[in-house]
Order: sequence, then structure tokens, then C-alpha cells
Amino acid sequence: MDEFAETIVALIAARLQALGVAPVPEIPPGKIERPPDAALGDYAFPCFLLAKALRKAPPQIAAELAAGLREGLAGQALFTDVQAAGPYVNFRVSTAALAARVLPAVLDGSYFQANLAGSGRKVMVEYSQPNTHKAFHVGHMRNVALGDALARILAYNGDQVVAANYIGDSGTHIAKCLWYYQRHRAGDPPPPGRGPFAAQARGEWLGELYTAATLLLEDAAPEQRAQFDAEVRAVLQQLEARSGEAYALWRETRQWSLDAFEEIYRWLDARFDHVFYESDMELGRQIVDEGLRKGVFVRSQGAVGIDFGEELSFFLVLKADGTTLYSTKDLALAQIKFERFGIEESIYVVGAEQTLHFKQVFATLERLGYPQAHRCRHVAYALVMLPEGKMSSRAGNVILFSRLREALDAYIFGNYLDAHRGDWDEAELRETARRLAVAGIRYGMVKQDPTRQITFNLGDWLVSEGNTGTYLCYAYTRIMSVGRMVPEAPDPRADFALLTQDTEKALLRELYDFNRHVRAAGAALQPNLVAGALYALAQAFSSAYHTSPVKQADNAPLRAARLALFHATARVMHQGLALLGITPPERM
RNA sequence: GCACACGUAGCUCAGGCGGAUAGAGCACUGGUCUUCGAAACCAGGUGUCGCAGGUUCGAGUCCUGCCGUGUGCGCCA
Repeated sequence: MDEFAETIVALIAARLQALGVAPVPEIPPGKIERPPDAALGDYAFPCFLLAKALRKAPPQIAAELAAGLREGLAGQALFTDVQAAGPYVNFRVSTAALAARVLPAVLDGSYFQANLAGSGRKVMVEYSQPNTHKAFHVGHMRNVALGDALARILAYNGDQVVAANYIGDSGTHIAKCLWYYQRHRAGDPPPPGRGPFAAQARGEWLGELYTAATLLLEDAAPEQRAQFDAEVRAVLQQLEARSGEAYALWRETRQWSLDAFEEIYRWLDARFDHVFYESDMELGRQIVDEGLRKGVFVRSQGAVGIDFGEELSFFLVLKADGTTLYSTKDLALAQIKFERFGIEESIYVVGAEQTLHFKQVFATLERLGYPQAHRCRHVAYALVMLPEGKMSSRAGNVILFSRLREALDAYIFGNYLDAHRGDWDEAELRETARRLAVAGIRYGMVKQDPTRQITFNLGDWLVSEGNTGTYLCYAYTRIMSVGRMVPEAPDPRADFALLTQDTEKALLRELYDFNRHVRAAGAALQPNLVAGALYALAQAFSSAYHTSPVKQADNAPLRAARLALFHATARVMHQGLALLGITPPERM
């Protein structure tokens, strides 16, 4: 917790007692604020909270409290000043005390263990959920960035996290793709593809077939459409029965998509502890049968579902033709998570358009008697749009992963890394470009509130200044550069009282507050809070970097203090970026 | 039609549980590299916080209505 805020609460309580106030009102440490301007102080106590109990005007309370508190300052080391400012009592903390509470802990690593005292509950974070036989585009990247960051943040906060993927390798969309292939492209080989992203060509080719199938079906005349639908249904039934020509074709083409996904995850540094496949969820049919017997589900118009009345309406779990639905499989997956994985809390990172669906799934799980139904949470995020509107395969305006990656690569080399050719070896150049591209994408996807749409303008994502992943990496590499110029090891026992610059204190404060931001991000399931904290940290560092030279510091003790400060900053930056799935390069 | 989410500076966005003069980035104008990396820093100004009511000591934040945008609402996922 925040030792400074807690001490303030204790000091005020003691002061009130001394003034004869009884009973002393409870003040939660969370009510201690941060003044809008550091010139006012570092912590603020709003006296409105006491106005009722003391029956006095807040400014008067502030003045009286401040006067008394100032006298008690001599006996302690945390605060150097207390001032009343209108209805607030502002506290200035001792820079040395602040530094002593954060720098040694960061340098010995214990700072990064502090949040581990969290719940320890077993949490599954399910994310990515790409569909095979469809192309992977920028919209899918937002999901990966969010889900992966969430998994890392929760683990940092002490949860036992299982990161899970759930691949959509069955269902109508695949039947359509394979139907089209059999009908129009039978025997056509996929494009070969080369290099480290060889599988993208095949994955994207399948996506094109799917799009072509959709167009053909949509544009068909009614009679022909009926025939097409019957053919697609026949394919789907072969897939569910796991036999026939379509099934063999499915096995082969499915692997193409899986290979393509694997390349993308490797490039992104996204990892999963477990991968579920939709095609393994036949168990869903049994759940429906049992539910029917128990009277949880009912038959309706030939199909099976559950009626939630007005609020959640009717939830379909089996089609009239007997084939399963997305919902059927989601019930099966939930059961597997609970029973086979012992999951206590289940988090689903899925687009906001499925909010109703998940409310229905969770409500159904409750009716089926799963106590964990109350610990299921849907992390809804809004779509990634293009400036001209929604991405649509039909209009041909999706930005594919491969195109985005290539554009970033070209930008990074053309503007920066080409200058290092000959100097750095090829492997480092390529790895640096990858890390910067990943930082740009992941940070851009995660820095914003998940509920807000992202308007994706490729040009904007090629920018490397301002509030970007590149900026954060740049801050980190500058510290690494300082470390190369001043190769001494950072000294956790340096004299931190020498850090007298405002910028140095501001940087210390960001370091001190970092863990609290990560805790808040985990509690709210909002990685953007970590992104914001990192950005503030990088800004504070950049300012301090300009005011506080290390190598040219006036004397050796000051140099040691600054070196420790900057090294600690680098450690926190590195850890914070890791929580977002970003590894900064050592130089760029 | 009903439900959910979102309307903050020219643009893209922040604004922990209601609190001080609503903040960043981009863009624009100046300044700062013989001294640890200028992908940076410093200094400039811009707001009917969608509109109208309400709650309270205090509302960008909470409540109600309206307007706008997006998404969803039984055999897609």
C-alpha cells in the first residue's frame, strides 16, 4: 500500500484526537489525493470529509489541522512540509524518504514481487479465438494485445493465470469455405509462400475463398440459394460426423490456418498455456440433452433453447437440423474449464457485439447449476474501424496482419534502422525492427479504453513520436545508453538526498506509484491503466534526463544517486512493458 | 421499436470511489545537439465537457429525458 497516504491518515486521526474530537471520523487512505500541481505538494487531504463531523468550514479545518501537523513534523522523516491551501491540507514528502522506499526495492527486484500477495485464485483468460479459414487482420490484433496483457497483469498481481486460446475451427463459416473450394477450386494448390511468414499466404488464401463463398451465396437467386444452402449444410454435417471428403479437406486446410496463427503469435510474443478447439466441443450436445431432461432447456420451433423472458430473451442452444451452435460449444467449453481445469474465475476477452450472448451463456450456466457462473466475466472491447467505416471482407478493405507487419517493417528500416546497416549485424537489425513494430502495435491497441472504438489509420500507426510504443522503447534505450557510458553498477545505498531536482522527484513518484496502477489495472481488467502509467513514467524520465546528467554530474555521489534512479527507471520500464507483452530493444 | 456502449481542444484520446484553475499526444509557432541518443526536451492557446433538467457543500464524473454515433436483438460466430 501507500505508506505516505496511510501515515497521513494516522497523523490526522492523532491530531483530531488531540483536539478533543470524539469519535474520530474514519478516513480511508484512498481518500488521500494527489494535488493537481506538484508545486502545491505531493499528497492532499480534502477537508470536506470532516466538515459535517466538526461542523466547521473546510478551509478553517485545513488551517487548524495544518498548523498542528506542522509542529509534529520534527519527529518523523516522511514529510518535510504541511500547508493549508483553501479546503486542502497539502503534504510535501521528503525526496530522500521516497527514494529510500522505492529505489533499493526496485534494484534488488523485491519491488516486482510486492503485488504477488494478491488473491492467488485460479483464473483463466481466454482470448484471441481466431477462426480458421479466415484471414487474420488488425481487428484481431486488438484482442490479442488486450488478452495477453490482461493475463500478464493478473499473474503479476498474484493470480494463478491460465492463458487460453479457443480456435474456431468448426461451424458454418468453414463449411462455406470448403463448399466453395470443392465446387470451384477443386484441386487448386494453395500459394507456396516463403520465409518466416510463409504460412500467411495459405491462411489468407483460405480467407479469400471464404469471402468468395459469402459473395456467391449472398448474390444467388432465391432458388439457387436454397440449393447452395443445402449443399453447405451437407458439408457441415460431414464435418460434424467427422467423415467424408469434406472432413479430409478440413483437416488439411485447418492446419494451414493454424500454422499461420502460430507465426503471428510467435512474432507478437503471445503465449498460451492451453489451446482449445471448437471442433472438440461435441460434449455440448450432451449438455443440451441433460438440460432438456432437467427441464432447463425447451424445444421451440424444432430447435432447442432456453427462454429468459424479456431481459435476456430466448437463447438458442441447438439448431432445428440437429447441428450445434456457437452457444452449444461455449457451454461445453465452460464445463471443461470448471471441471477439468478447476477454474475459479473465467475471463472472456471477446468483442462487445457479443455482450448479450455472454450474458445468456453465464445465465445458462447458472441455471445448469455451476456456482462459477457468477465468476465469469466478459471483457468487451469495441471494434477496430477504418476511417471509411467498418472493415469488411466483402468490400475488400481489411488490413491484414501481413500487410501491417510489412508496412511497419519498411517504415522502421527506412527511417531509422537502415542507418545502422553495416554497424549492427543482420540478426540484431531484424530483431530490433520486430520489437519496435510489436511495441507500436501492442501499445497502440492497449493504450485506449477497451470500450472505445479504435479508428485505424495506417499512417498514424507508422508514427514513432508522442504517446506511442516507440516512445517508451526510446526512453528505455536511452537509459541503456547511459549505462554504457557509465558502466558502474547502480548503488542501492547511494545518497538519495542529493536528488534535489523537481524532475527527479517527479520520476521517483512515478516509480513509487507504478505497482498501484498495475493493481488497479488488474482489478478493473483494463490494461490501458498500465499503459497510462508507463507513459507518465517515460515522460517523467525524459524530463529528468534533460535536467540531470549522470556522466557529467557535479560530483561522484550525485552521479551515483542519479545512476541508481535511472537504472531503477529502466527496470520498471522493462517490467511494465513486459506486462503489455512488449520487449524493448537494448538500442535502436 | 427495444437493449447495451460511447459523445471532452481542429484531429486522436486521458480524466482511480464525485473534489483545487478539465489534461496529454498530433498538428501549428518559437527555442535547445563541440558535453550520457533531438524517435527527445522546454515554452507558447485553444474547450457551451452532445443538449436539458435533477441529486449535493461540490458534477466531465451519479440519476432522468432528449439528440447523435456504434453494436446487438432465434437457428452466423
